[in-house]
Amino acid sequence: MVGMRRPTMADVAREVGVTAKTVSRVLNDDGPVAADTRERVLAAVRRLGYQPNLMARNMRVGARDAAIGLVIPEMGNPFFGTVAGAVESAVRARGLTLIVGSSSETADLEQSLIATFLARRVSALMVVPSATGDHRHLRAERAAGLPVVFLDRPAVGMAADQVVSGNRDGARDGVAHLLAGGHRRIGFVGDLPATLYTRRERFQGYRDALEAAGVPFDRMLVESGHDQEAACAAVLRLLALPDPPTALFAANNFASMGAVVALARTGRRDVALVGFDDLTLAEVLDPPLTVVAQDPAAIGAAAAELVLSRLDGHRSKAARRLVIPTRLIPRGSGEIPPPS
Amino acid sequence: MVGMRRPTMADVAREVGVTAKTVSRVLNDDGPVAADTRERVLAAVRRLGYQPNLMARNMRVGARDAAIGLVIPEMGNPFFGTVAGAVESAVRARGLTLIVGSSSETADLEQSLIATFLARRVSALMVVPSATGDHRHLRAERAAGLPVVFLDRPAVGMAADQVVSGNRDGARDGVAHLLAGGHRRIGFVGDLPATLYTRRERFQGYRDALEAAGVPFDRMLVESGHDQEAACAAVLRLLALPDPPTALFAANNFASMGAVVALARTGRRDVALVGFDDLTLAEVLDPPLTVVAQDPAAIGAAAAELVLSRLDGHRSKAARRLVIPTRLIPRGSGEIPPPS
DNA sequence: GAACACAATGTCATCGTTGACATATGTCAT
DNA sequence: ATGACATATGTCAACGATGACATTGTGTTC
Repeated sequence: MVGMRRPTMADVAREVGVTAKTVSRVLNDDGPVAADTRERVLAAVRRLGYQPNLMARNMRVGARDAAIGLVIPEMGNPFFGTVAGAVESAVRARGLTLIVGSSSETADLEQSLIATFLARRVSALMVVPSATGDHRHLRAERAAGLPVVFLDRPAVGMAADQVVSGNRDGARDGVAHLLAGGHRRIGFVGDLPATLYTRRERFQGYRDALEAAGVPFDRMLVESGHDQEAACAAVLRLLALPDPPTALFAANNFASMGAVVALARTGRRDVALVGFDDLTLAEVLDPPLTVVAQDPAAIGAAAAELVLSRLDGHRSKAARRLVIPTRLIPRGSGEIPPPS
Repeated sequence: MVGMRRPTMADVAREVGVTAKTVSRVLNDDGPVAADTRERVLAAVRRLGYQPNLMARNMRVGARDAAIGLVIPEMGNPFFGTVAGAVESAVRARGLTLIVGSSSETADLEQSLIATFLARRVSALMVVPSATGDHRHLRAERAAGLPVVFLDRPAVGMAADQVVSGNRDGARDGVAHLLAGGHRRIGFVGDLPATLYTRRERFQGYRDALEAAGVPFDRMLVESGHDQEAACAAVLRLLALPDPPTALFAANNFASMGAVVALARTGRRDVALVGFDDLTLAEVLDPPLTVVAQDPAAIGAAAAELVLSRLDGHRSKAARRLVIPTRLIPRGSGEIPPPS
């Protein structure tokens, strides 16, 4: 019983008294088949519980696996999970299967995942590049016609289709919201390293907003941390300044959480806060957290679109770049006025 | 340039002046090869940028794809995302690739995903069964030696290895925590339909705790909702009862959120609350949310273990069942005393 | 009624790799 | 010198499917 061989097309064919090719024709609706034969083949397929072997099929047909490979940093992160989910449903609608791997933000793992995907001859490659990776090695693949798309961050060392959030505009909007509320001293809490693409972009957006409002930039108001605790400490440092900020812009998820914790611990309900990236419980917080929300599902869907269009024959050598806009969601924390 | 053929073993062999078989031997460390030949082969491999075709290899070698298929309800849900991440790293350590699909909790999608995976001849199948699905059709696969493991919920219609959370014990612990704090009227907020496995188990745990404490069960204290809003409304109904609960047990994630919202809206800071399943921001809430935390990473890892042991030849026909314990994390909301 | 179109099926090679077995050369003990 | 044996490589078929082309039979056309 264990390891019983699966029926193949040949088995079905023998059962019916035809050749494998005829079975293939029935199952693929390819070429003419007598109605009667078709019936008998289908009956035999059911009787034997035959299932076509996609591995063999893919190998013969395209020399390409009907799968696309996706590399994300973390599966447990709902942002990337949602991206992956959107990609999956988009490609599944086209009969493609999604193969996912997580890189844990390390260049090595990312590299080895990509190698595995290439070895499997995936039809396309979608990558959220790790901060430290180099993607030069993918140039040849792309040149050879493999669709390559980068998500959320641009790749280092090569041009390719990419989909990113409107980080700079989003950050500008968030900070502008605080400025519109009357704030003039707005702290920036970002992640580390400061060279991270998203961090750089959001920081630029912060400066854009200040400049547009004619508010001078003060480097004392910029702090960083690489996790929630560090972000919390960073906020505490800002609040302890001689001329402290009256509002905060948290440039990412855990910076937001760190800021919320810091404000809660110090009991400061007079400091406005806008966070970049939405949180499940944002509206349940006290005060409810105003955020600049990204749209991970749209990012995934757009990236899948780029891939599919390439698979459909879009051949322009130029890299296309899509920017998915963010959306400001005022909930309360960003609408706290500055002390008069 | 576009669609340029990839080099095959034969290409490498020609380059070196040997046969494909020799190249195969070098790359698989299989059989004796002269040191000199090996060098030249490896050099040619690098020169041509040759990468073995895993599709062809898998097909020849095992008639099994070196991949395992995983079906989860939602990728964007961090619980399942974390499960998937744990599975992935466990199987990758064994040279296997993870193929994921999300069923959106619908039996149809789940079915079609499983069919795709089977057609790809995955080496094993891991499924978080959708509530409405029937898995009888997998019996034959399991009988034929395909490792099948169910996660988070047992399957309907067939016995197979499975890994679930300690739902009943966890719920009992959570409710016992409230009872230990002196509460006697404890509301239960669950999901719908009430036939859902996890809901049933947690409800049992709730009753277990009441019984152990000698507190009579009151069906008036049981409410349900199928999303956060509904759960919020359910809690409001409970609080409006003539003899209202002094504490609440929220049997899942969105029930917890609904309860938090309800308590916030009504300004009731005197009602204790314990939620099942942890939330990212739980500790930032006011009061910080006491939860019964599950361990999705452990669930994924354990399930992967079961699969790998089967692949290693574990052949017992009996279904193995692992229960991953939960952990009570007191943070404040569960420690509010009943009004005296 | 010869020529032809089309339907229904079969034959064979092939995708890229590896298992089973064969061959050629050299080494060593008898 | 002669097996016996190990080393280094080659040959061929096979995994399961399909593409290109061949072969039959049947009805249509002028």
